[in-house]
Amino acid sequence: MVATVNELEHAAMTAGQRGPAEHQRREQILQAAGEHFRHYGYRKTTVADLAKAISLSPAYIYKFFVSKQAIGEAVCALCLSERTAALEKIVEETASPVECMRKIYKSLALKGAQLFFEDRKMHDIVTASFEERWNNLDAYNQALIDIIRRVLVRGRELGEFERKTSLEEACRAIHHTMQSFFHPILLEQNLDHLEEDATAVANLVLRSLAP
Amino acid sequence: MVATVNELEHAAMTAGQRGPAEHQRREQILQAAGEHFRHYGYRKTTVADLAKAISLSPAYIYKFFVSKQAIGEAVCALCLSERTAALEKIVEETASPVECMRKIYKSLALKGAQLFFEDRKMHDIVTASFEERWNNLDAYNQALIDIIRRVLVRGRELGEFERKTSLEEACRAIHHTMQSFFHPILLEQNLDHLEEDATAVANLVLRSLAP
DNA sequence: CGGATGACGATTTTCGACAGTAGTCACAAG
DNA sequence: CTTGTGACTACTGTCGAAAATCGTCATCCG
Repeated sequence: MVATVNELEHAAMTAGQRGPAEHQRREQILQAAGEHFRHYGYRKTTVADLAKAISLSPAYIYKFFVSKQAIGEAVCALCLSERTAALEKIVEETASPVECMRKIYKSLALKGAQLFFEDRKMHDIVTASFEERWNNLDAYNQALIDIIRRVLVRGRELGEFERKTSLEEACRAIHHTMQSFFHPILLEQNLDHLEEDATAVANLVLRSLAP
Repeated sequence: MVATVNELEHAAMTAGQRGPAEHQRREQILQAAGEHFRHYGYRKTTVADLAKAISLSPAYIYKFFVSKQAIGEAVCALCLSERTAALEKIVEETASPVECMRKIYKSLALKGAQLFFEDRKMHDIVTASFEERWNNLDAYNQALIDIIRRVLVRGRELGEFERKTSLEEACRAIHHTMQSFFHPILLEQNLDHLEEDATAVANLVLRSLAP
């Protein structure tokens, strides 16, 4: 059986979760966690804080998540899925794969910088998830690679991209070239020249994809 | 006045240093630091340890380095300059710029993994220097970009590479694509597929450079 | 003047006692 | 059977005091 990307995404978003899915309490926990993490940071909010926020005992939280980190991962996954959603939208709305590719780099850089400047606490959580390799990462990277793959396939079909290179190798390689713009640590270190660098790398990749 | 790369490298390697250059004591300090950092790690070795190792008072160390971190930076620069030296050698000995480029990616991945597996403590120091943006980094990145530029220029002269793209933009972009293989944090996260990924990215870049 | 140091102030680190937090479990209530 | 909790353990973080470390400076010596 082959898992679709949405399945993978869902699997990783729900990894570390337990108990009844689609439960009202789960949503409440997630929402409270989102707010508290954003406001006070991951470290400084306790499970008891979340429980109090929705008038519950801390113990009950653990009926839905195996650990505090699992809550963090879910919140992280939610945050990152906003980014991939933006990319999905770009892919859907942009006719030219070449243009699409450029927009993807730009969007990654933009959203990354945005999170850093306007939502620092959440950025810090995402950073932690990258540094400590939380479970939400595989799904995110897989989602990115899948988006790349779709653009590549379409570009090849439309004759805008070359077709000789192995599709999967190209996907992995392109994914690597994007790390400077979505990996929070690298992003932080490149904030000054983010946009021009994103453009430069996008151009490089596009020259490489030219038929 | 234009600074050459060696001047830049030297400038950054000696930033944070003071007192008489080319001094015997400086060499001794550096050597002792290299050994102690490798053995006990940066944090756990005190400048008193270094002083004792060469039978000196701690105070005298500060005649040569402005801080302990400055010693760390110098050791780091030394370690990283071994890598760029290996790349320089490759550039000199490899006739074909295409082949040269491939070897550069491979060498970076190899040396990076080597440091990680065989010299973990030193790898940790380099990691710290990247995380905390020590002064040795600019020189290292500049050295890398300069090596890339030389390969690019030669490739263009020999007709192996295209000539339309701005040289500097191409250099910066290629430098970005290498980060996965020389940035210690990324390297650590990619250890499993390092070699094949390095090859894949090298191939991508080379397709992009094709005339 | 270059080589070298001890004494000193200012941070940092360490450590042990203690408080707070993460996470489990048996069990209660509807 | 689902919703929910109090009581409990083990671990992690915190705090103040003591020790160690960083880094400076006045000074010594040849």
